[in-house]
Parts: sequence; structure tokens; C-alpha cells
Amino acid sequence: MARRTDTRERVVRTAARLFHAQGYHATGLNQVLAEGGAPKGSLYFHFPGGKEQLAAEAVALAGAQLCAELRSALAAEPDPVDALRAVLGLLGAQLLESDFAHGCPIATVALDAGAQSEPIRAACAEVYDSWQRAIAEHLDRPDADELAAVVLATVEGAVLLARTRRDLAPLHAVGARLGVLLGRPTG
Amino acid sequence: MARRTDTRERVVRTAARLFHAQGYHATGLNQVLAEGGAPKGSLYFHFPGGKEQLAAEAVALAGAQLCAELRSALAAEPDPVDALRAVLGLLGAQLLESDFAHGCPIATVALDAGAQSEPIRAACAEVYDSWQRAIAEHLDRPDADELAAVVLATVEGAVLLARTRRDLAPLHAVGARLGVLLGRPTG
DNA sequence: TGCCAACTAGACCAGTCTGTATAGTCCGCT
DNA sequence: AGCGGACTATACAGACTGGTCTAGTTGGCA
Repeated sequence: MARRTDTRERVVRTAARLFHAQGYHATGLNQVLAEGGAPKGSLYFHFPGGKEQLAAEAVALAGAQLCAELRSALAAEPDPVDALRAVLGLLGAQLLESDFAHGCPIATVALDAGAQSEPIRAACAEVYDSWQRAIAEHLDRPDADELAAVVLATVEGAVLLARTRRDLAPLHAVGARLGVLLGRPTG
Repeated sequence: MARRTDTRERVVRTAARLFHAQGYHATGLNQVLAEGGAPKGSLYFHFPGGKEQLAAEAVALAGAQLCAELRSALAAEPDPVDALRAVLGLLGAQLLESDFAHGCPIATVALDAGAQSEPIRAACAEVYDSWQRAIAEHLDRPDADELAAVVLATVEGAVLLARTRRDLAPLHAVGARLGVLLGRPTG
């Protein structure tokens, strides 16, 4: 069956945006529906699993989008340190633009709903894995995967701190230290 | 007026525990009251600011407790790297014990409620500042403060990843890289 | 033309949320 | 004894939650 409308996609996009800024429990289905321009019947037609399914798909969508941006940034710069600094710049710009509402779309949902819903937690974990893989592929060394996890953790933490403090300083501090962290293959 | 009961403290402790594990919006006042053994009238007597005030105080309490543990761990080890590894071990044990429910008590609330409530955001930011100061004081070098921010971000990110993945690997990876990050004063 | 699936539309339900109102209990102080 | 503030206890309000139900509309295909 070919789809006849774009309602489903519109709803997921709206949900992704709202979950990103407000979190899972703070975002009501009514708000998603109102801003997405869809009635309740449509939602439960497209997402029989309800809010939980919607959140899992929204997380996957937001994660895939950011993964694409991450890969393109990494591909544009031969040096991993420069590339990651570009990514930090991107995240910082996003924070500023949204008045510090848009940090990491995964972290918000992971902490808010991951503990109560296994599908949502799994979707978040999957996204983190994809990001880590993208980073690891650009670190040409034996411990690339483990190091990519550290880089990912550092960036995630910096975004969390920056959002909470309403200040980009943590992002800059991390950017300045990336060279040290990635500098020597054998540590 | 001296206090005549410990209801207030009991409620804050219960709230801190529940917010820690479930987040702000996922935790209802009724649950806090039931588990804390207090009626609603008492809550609004002790916390006229309602849930928002309760959360701000719970965050401050949890933050102060962890800050004390952090300082004691740092004081027990002369080498900052060893000391921070001990802290990572503590956080990992806490995650395991709680079946990955208890990550960072601040991050959960900061992402969940910080965007909507300025007092809660400020309370979270204050706690992060206190932790960063505690770390910086044990790094005897000119760039201690900035470096402490990076360390804090890395640890926070690692806890977030570990909780989401239900796997302590990110914590271990960070522990193994702390030496590189802190190794040379001039980077 | 007629049929069927894809999809929309919104009323409706039971439960939960935070917060308020008010009556009552306890206890130290004078 | 009895006043008054500290505190408890609970019923209740009003809004909102996620989710279900049924009726209706649309569009392609036979």
C-alpha cells in the first residue's frame, strides 16, 4: 500500500522537536497533535503502540539526522580533532539559536523515559552506538572504539553542562582539550 | 521556632530519591507523599512553592551529598587520576546496585525540568559549579578550572552513556583515559 | 458504479496531575 | 488552664493525561 498522506511523518517530526526541547513526560500527546496538525485517531492509526512507539521513532529519527550531520562534518575535515571541533561548533550554535533549549535530543529522552520504557531506552542506546561508530571510523588506531566512547561521553557531558549553565564555556573547554585526548595513539 | 517533626526532611529525601531515579515529570507528588509518609497538607505547609521548590531543594541536597563524597574521595588519594578513578568506581557501583536506575541525580532533573523552571535550572547549575570547584582544587595547575570542567563533562557523559546502555564500559573507557587527559600540565 | 482499505475526525473515558481549602491535633509557653 | 502557632489530615477542584471507540471521508481499482 502506498501512503496517501504525510501525516505520519509530520507527527514524528513534531514529536521529535518537542521531545528534544521538553523531554518525554513534559510533552503531551495533545500538544504534539495540535502542533503537528493531526487528530487523535490518526495518531493511534499510525502508531498503535501509542506514545512509547512515537517516542522511539522520534528518537531514531533525530539520531539519524544528527548522525548524518556528524558524518558529513567528519568527512569534510581530514584531521579528527578539527572535525570534532566543527561538530562542537555546530552543537553550540544550535544551543544558542534555541536559547539553550536544544541540547542533545537523545539525552533528554534517555534520562526521562529510558528508565521506564525498554523500547525507548533501546532506541537511545542504538543511536549512541551509531554515533560512536561514526567517530571510531575516523580514528585510525587500534583503540578507536574505546576512544570514540570517551569522546562521545565528553561531548555529551559538555552539552549537558552548557545547557544547564546557559553558557557555552564547557563546549569551548572540551574543544581546547580534544588535542590532548586524541594526541597520542598510545597515551 | 524549633522544628517539632522531621517530616520536611523525610519528604525532601524521598523526593530526591524519586527524582533521581525517575526524573521530575515522571514523579508525582502523590508518590512522594505516599513513600515519604506525609499528607498533602504538610507538603504545602513546608514547601509553599510546591513541586518546583521541592525539586530545587532535593537537587541541592543530592548535590551536596555527592559533593561531600567527591571531596572525601579526592582527599583520600594524593594523585588526582587515582582519586577520580575511585569516584568512577563509586558511580559504577551505584549504577549496578540500582540496576542502572541511579545515574547522576542532577542530570535527570536538569534535562527534564531545567528548561521549564528557572529555579530548578539554577539549582542544578549551582551543584555542577560546586563539583567543578571541588575537582579544580585538586588539580594544582594554572588551567585547573577549565580542565575540571572537561573532567566533569566527561564523567557526566560516561554516566549518561552507561545508564542508557546498561553497561559500565563507558565508565571504564573514561577511567583508562584520565591519565592522558590530566597527564601534562601544558597539553 | 461499487467496494474496500487508508485515513481522518473528534467525542469520550477513566485516571492522574498539581494545588487549595478547611477542620483538626499536638505541644510548649504563660 | 488555656492560648496560639506548628503541623497534620483529608476532601476536593479543575485541568489535563494517554488511550479507546465509532462514524465518516477519501481515493484508487475492478
